[in-house]
Amino acid sequence: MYALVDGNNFYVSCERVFNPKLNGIPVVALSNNDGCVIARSQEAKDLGLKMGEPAFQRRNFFREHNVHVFSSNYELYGDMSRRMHQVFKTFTPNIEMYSIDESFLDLTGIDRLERLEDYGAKIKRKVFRDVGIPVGVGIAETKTLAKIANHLAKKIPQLNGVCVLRNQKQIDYALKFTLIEDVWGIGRRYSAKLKIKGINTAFDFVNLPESWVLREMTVVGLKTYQELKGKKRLSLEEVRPPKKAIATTRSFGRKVADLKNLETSVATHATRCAEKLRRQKSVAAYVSVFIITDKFNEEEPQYNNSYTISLPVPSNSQFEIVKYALKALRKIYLQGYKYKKTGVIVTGIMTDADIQQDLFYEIDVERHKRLMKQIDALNRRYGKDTVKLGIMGMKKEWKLRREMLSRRFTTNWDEILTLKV
DNA sequence: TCTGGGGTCCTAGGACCC
DNA sequence: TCTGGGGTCCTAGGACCC
Repeated sequence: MYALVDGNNFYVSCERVFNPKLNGIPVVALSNNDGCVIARSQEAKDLGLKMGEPAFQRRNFFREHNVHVFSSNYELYGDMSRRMHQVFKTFTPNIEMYSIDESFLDLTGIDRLERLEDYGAKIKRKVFRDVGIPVGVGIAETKTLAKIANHLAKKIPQLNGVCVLRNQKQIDYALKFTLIEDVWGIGRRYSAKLKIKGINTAFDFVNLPESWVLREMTVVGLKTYQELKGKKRLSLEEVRPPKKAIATTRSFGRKVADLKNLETSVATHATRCAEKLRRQKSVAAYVSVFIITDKFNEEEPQYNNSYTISLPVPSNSQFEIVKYALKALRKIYLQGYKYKKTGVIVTGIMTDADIQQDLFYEIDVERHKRLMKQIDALNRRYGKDTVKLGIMGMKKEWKLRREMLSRRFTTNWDEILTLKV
């Protein structure tokens, strides 16, 4: 059996841990740049706030209904996520961290020792006691059914946040209860298509002929179908395979027209990509850069373009990645547009042991490696960007808007929670 | 004024090879 | 009149996830 454990309204719950006054009132967390609503407390959901809504359209609404709004604080959320993981590890070593707020736990053999309902409740209690985050627990034989169980755990109050699907009767009930668009693996497109066919619930879906599912939804849809029927098609991925693509992209707080400012942003993103590559001990063979104007503003002239450069030697050196990213930027930059967003994406990723030296290109790979190691060490010790390239700029005119940011309570001594006596 | 960011997998079709 | 057969690799686009 697998358990899917996930944090309720995770980002909002993280904020509440350090600010209990937020309990019982509507709270939302926004995406980067204070753009969209991406986490909502139950009270905020009850007010009709939708996932992904642009925040600026709701500014008055927030004020009128006393909604507490937070800029996203990924340093805090990431650390709370690590803490949850530590608690899971006290239950089983076999864990897949699926996302920042969700993990699959392998519960093989547990049911011989105790009731799974009790075990799930124990996990829930311990996470809340040790980390302060309320979670839901769904337990079933396949990952997709565990997702369904988790969904029920949240929707049916009598379950107290823990739902086990053991026999076919329970599974059928759960499948009938679950709308097709709420099934893991079935998104907007497929659910629209299925609804036209009269398929409205997960139960309707599993009663379709297998051949139809394969033909219309490819082998991916077939996996979902079989998992819902209790056949294991997805296994626990305890070790994250190295990423095949790494992207760093950001919208600007204020639009940018000049090349100079675009360069500082692209250099910053390229630096982050190089850092991410080094963290997973990889090198990349290609660097792509894209720039785009504000697609929502129909009055302004629109332009978007991207360019990919193949590196002479695959690299994770900040100097190399930045150099070629800037080269790519200059290929596509056009004057006369107000840009909204830039991004750097590195691909052709391989482990750094596999680098093929280029005969005609002299770059001292070993020297770069040593230098990057020192830079990483300094930045780890003294803080991000203590050592950086000049092109990244000193003050950033285009930096993110984060006007309602909470403190980094758990990762920064200067921002630790203070108590008034 | 204001609308996020970061990933994965699969398929079809074209280029190319012998 | 008639124009093979069997592959691989790459890319763009579409689907999905949080």
